[in-house]
Amino acid sequence: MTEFDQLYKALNITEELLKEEILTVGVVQKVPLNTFIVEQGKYIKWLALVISGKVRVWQENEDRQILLYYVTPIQTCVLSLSATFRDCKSIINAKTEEESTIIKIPVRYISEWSFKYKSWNRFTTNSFIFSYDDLLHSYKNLAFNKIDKRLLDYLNVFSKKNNATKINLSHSQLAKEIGTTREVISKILKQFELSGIVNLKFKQIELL
Amino acid sequence: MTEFDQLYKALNITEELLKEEILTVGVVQKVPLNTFIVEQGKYIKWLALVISGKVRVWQENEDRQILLYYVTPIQTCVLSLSATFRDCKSIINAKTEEESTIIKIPVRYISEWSFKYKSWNRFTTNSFIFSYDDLLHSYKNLAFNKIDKRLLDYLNVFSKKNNATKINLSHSQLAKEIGTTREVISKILKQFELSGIVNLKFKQIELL
DNA sequence: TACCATTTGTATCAAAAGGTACAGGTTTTA
DNA sequence: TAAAACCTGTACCTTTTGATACAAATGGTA
Repeated sequence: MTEFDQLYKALNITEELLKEEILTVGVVQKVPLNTFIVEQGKYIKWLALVISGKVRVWQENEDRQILLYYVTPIQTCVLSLSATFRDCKSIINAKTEEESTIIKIPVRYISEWSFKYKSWNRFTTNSFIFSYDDLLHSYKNLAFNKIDKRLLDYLNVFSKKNNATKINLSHSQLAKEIGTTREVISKILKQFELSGIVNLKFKQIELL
Repeated sequence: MTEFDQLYKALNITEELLKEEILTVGVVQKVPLNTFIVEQGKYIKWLALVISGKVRVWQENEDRQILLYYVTPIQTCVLSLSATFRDCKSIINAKTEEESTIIKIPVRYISEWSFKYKSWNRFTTNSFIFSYDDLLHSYKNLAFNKIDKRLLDYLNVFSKKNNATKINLSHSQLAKEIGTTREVISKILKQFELSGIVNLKFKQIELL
């Protein structure tokens, strides 16, 4: 099954014409670990659809950074998508966190197709809707929950996604994801260990 | 100029067929102050487009509530819009904060039109994009800024929107908007006054 | 005017979170 | 193997924010 077929299947694309168009203008690309796919401030020429791997999307201010979301198979980065409907200038950074395979589509087709093909319209609309939900969830989480609860949530979600109870992340990596400092994470993890919620080893947190 | 004409103009609707459809199925309604337009958990049967007035949109958890956004002329509530593409169950509350005029459209047309008419497609897409931007802005604001900065931002934005330097809001109203307690607002406003940023009177804050 | 509800000003205390500093552990790399 | 780089644990202190309590001011109204 080619990458294109995977894409058609995941997005429920049935129109033969759209399949042909994608096949004609789309480019499959293998991207190594830790490679920028999109950079803040630069113009976007391609919309990337992640077929395999994992891409981290974040924004940088003067001194701090904020994690926005991860793009996993088979999705696209909604902020790039939204840029293709406007000026195509990126307000985010996106970098692979695993070796990834993407299909790149030149931006000029994105909005055109969304009126021409029903399944593409559904894809873009759904991207907006689900991403909005996702961001809203993060927003409420930040507004209502203290850091310890947010950390525990993060660990649980991570564990579920990777289907493993052992989480191989350092305290400072976690601090970056949650948006706090390393010391706070260390402190809270120690509390968790004393409460019997986790088991701590070097660069590993085991959920009990 | 009828409410419908205002809508066509604001949304750049040029298709005569769409105009006719809107005229046929749309209902103009005057809504008094403090009236619920949408309620959390209930099904949405109409999508409301605000022609005049102001609608507050928020979400309620067990004990707390969180302000999401205001809908002002001529916009629609993006979370209702997104619901019309799905199960039509509302996850938010929306209530008029001024006497408002709305045009209601039965939900079944919303997604249908977005593929049938270019201008309607542009309207829905733009609603998603701008609302996402808006939420992202709130998210970053919450993540990066302390309450004093957030309060000052709120006052400045409010002043600009209403084109007035005098803001007639009580401290507890402000606390609700920012998501903190009345005492904190009082304290910070007092500091602002001592720094010569504002002038405080009963139920009035004057920006200097 | 006298009363009442609402609003505002503060003081005090507690909790949450961040900042700094340092000791010691582990892994990688030269 | 030695050094460098990174990771973890912890102590102490400060700032920010929230909670509670109470006094005083304001505006509306009977």
